[in-house]
Amino acid sequence: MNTPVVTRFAPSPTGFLHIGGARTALFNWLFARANGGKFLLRIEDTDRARSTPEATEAIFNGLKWLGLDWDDEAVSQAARMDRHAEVAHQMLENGSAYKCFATQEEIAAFRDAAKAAGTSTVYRSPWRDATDLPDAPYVVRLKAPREGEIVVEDAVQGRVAWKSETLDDLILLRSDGTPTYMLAVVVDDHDMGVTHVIRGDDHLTNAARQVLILDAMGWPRPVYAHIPLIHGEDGAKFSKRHGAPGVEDYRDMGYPAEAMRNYLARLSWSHGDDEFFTTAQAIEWFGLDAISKGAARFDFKKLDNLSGQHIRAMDDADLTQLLTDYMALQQMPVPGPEIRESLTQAMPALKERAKKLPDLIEMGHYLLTSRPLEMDAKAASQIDDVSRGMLERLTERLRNVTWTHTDLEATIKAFAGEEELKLGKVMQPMRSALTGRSTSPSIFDVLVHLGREESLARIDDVLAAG
RNA sequence: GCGCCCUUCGUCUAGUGGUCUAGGACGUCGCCCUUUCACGGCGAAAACACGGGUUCGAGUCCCGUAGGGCGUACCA
Repeated sequence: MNTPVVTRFAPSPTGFLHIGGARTALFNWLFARANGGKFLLRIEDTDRARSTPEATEAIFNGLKWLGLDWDDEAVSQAARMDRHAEVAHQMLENGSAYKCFATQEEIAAFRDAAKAAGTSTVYRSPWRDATDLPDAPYVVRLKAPREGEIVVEDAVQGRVAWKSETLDDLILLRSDGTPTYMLAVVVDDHDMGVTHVIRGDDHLTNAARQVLILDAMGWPRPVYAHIPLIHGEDGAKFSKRHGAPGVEDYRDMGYPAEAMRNYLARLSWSHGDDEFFTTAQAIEWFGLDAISKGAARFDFKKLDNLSGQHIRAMDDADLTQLLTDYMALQQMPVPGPEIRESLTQAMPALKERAKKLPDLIEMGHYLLTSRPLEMDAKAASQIDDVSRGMLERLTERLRNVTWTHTDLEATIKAFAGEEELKLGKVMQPMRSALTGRSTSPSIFDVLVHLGREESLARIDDVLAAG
């Protein structure tokens, strides 16, 4: 039996949950669930100036919406500062770290000079092996190896190596005694028992330095998996410019979370030719070995298509629930039980032509409004004296027909034949009268959904207005 | 500047030395279905960044070049 898998997602609470972060969280979650392990959440709030409780809340909400439930309590990194400092002092004692008394000004001056001279900007502290220490503020630095290479075996990137001389002695504790990110991550991951570190490949270089801390403490290394970043549709880094950098934007646009998980999972990960799959399937199939190394671009067209497929695959009652939840979230009037019931009944017709939740609202508009209907401009253009006359003659027939899809269809088609009208000439004015829109599900469906009384009343309204 | 990573159709990707005249999906175009829109069906155009090797044989391995990304903080 192997050690149980423990993964984690460790965002900084400095804003919303970024789409890239969401994908990282998803991969961690998928991997944990696929292996019967734990998925932990740690808020990296040590940058007090930039961290806010609102942002933490936004991250929680984003993850919840996506359905990425985490195990145990979320850990606050800031709350663990003492523990981080403790480890730094252990390292001081075991000789893998040292006190450096160089001031920030000195170091900055060194770097400026090195840059100007075109030489290495890696700072070499003169205090590394000093024995005569002054009584002054100091920083704790890692005593990193200066020869050989540092090798990280990455589950995605493969073997990655750095020459030791290209890395400096990173700072563990600042001169005010607070821990740096580099130290905190390593200590927290170790203490939390994290076995697999799955994160963006912007951290790949950090792995080299973090591994050194691990080695210094004699702690085992986790499996690293540095996954590629997500780019915007133009290939540049995903940002506000691309319209929707946060997961809540996607929620607001009306993409079902299931579709979002499906789409996000397909960015830099694949399972053969499978494009459309459920979350359960993703869990079953997910593995680190199928993650590719190249960055992926975000493509709304494909997301839309996938989203439409998920909507069509969903259970009608569930979909109605999802839709009304969405309407509530968007501060729209929420339909009552009766309308909800008719929405569910009509759902097979509505969802045929929807990609996102708002499409369902637009398609089901005729069920959500009540008489007298307000027509939009396109719908109104279908109504004139000629079409009114036609509608009037048709209505006479409709009063006596059995109110079923087949009979309605037969009657209306026969009527169109007798009047020598193309079917569209009959249907579009009817659509205007019944739905107030120029697009809707099939008119026969609409008629059935609305029922005889309501349908005829809506048409009569239009006739009366003439 | 230095370090590291990446590079198959417009986009997401399959591909782990021969079965690749490179497969799928989205998108695009055409046809069909059709009361609009959509869905669905059929079909088409569309890619191994470039240059050297290694090998009987390279999309697959190696080295360069170009392009892109990330990092290079007493930020995370």
